[in-house]
Amino acid sequence: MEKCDVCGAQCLHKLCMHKVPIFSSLSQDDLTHIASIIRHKKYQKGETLFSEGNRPDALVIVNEGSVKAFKITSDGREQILYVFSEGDFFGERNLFGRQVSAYTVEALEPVKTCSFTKESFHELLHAYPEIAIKIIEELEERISRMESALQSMGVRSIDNRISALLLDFAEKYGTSVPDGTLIHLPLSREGMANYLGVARETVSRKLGLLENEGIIRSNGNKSILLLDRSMLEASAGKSADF
Amino acid sequence: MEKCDVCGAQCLHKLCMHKVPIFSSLSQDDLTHIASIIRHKKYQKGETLFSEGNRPDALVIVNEGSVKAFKITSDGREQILYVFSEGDFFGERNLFGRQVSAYTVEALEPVKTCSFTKESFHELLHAYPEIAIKIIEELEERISRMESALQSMGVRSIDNRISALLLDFAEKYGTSVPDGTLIHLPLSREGMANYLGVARETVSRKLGLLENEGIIRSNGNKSILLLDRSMLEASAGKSADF
DNA sequence: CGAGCGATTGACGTATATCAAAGAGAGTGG
DNA sequence: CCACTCTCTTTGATATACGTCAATCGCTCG
Repeated sequence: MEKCDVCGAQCLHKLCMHKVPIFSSLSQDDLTHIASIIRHKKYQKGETLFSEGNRPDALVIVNEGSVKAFKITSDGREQILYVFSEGDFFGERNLFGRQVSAYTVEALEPVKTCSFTKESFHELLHAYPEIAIKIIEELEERISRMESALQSMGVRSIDNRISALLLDFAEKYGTSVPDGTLIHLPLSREGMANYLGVARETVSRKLGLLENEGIIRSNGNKSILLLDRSMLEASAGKSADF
Repeated sequence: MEKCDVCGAQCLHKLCMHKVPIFSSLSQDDLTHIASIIRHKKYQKGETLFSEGNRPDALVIVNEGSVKAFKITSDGREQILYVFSEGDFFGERNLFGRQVSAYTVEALEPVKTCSFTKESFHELLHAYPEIAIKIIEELEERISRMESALQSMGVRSIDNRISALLLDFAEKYGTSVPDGTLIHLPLSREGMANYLGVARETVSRKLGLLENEGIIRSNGNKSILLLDRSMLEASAGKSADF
């Protein structure tokens, strides 16, 4: 993590705010004020940030690392709904309504978060009403992604969905290297399976196929090298789902 | 549709507002003012309200009837994302961002709508900022439902999903009768199939099974009598998805 | 009453889940 | 530094649920 060269240690408080679009309309002074009411937390891999059915009263911003949000289905499987990483926020559900959390959130690696309490967030909204619009836009964005995901789930072919997932990961977690794009996978094979709603073994087999076709190269369990993006896009179905 | 007994024909303008929670915090005077900027439209069954990729600039409230919102998947199927009926609204996506519509909306039966133009809605937001919070709550609600739907899609068993869909319909479109709950189906078998992302024939077969088990009684193509709700809930998986 | 469209039923093939066993990494302790 | 173990992944064999194709049925509406 890079150090801010203007404000030193205190700057950590502002970093997370700079990462979320919600606050993009505010001035530096406003941000400084907001920074003072932020709480910080660290979690280790596997730790639970909060559980389905709990009533957490905070908006949480991921500052470093990544987390998964999942529900347990009636047949006992884990259905992953989101992978949140740097700059994403969650828990907003609980800031307005009386609702309890709809999912469990667990750290996929060491994670640092910034959070607002419900109260301080309400103050914030009162002081800066334009934030509400930003939140609506962000929620719209999220709904849009979910609609695409739902559409993808409706598509029968598992191939499409795996390819679409890889493209999605490539965008979020990929770095350009000479041979193509190196994707640092936030999820294990099992995690990907739980995200896609398929069996672990199926993910292995499909990735194996893609590797045989020369589209990807598996690189241990933690990363994948994407060699031929256009082939993958074709395999994901020409229209950009996910 | 029942006539309002206080204000006569003019009242139609307010009816739709009374149906949506967005405006629940406003006074009668405010509502009267708002009513003056509402536009009304009628559509016949099968008519398209707007198409995927269009750039409609209105918030639309369904006042009577129901509509489906769907995308066409890369393999040419129609994936239904929502069924909106009396009191639901859509098109809000386009009011803030520069986004185009993510889906096509089509009338499932004769439909009457109320709509705001983008401009008048912005005025409204400016005049009544509390509406923004209501919208956020409504979006949260919608996200919550989509998360459940995503979870259901992830569940392998089609039985679960069909049962969950019937329960959902029972709640929205059901009326109590001596033998149980009579569900007026908004969608045809094919529509249900496109909603669930399965084949038409599979829906038929599964409904046939449920009928053999005495859980439902099919009543033509337009309605279903739900005889044993608890059995259906069991079949949907005990936790309330959908 | 007849025509037409949607729904049902049946036969069949295939994709994916499941079960089972073997293989590869990553971390631990000798 | 190497062997051991634990966990995650891969691979294989088998079963099954669902999709597809095709034929028949039965409403609904003219």
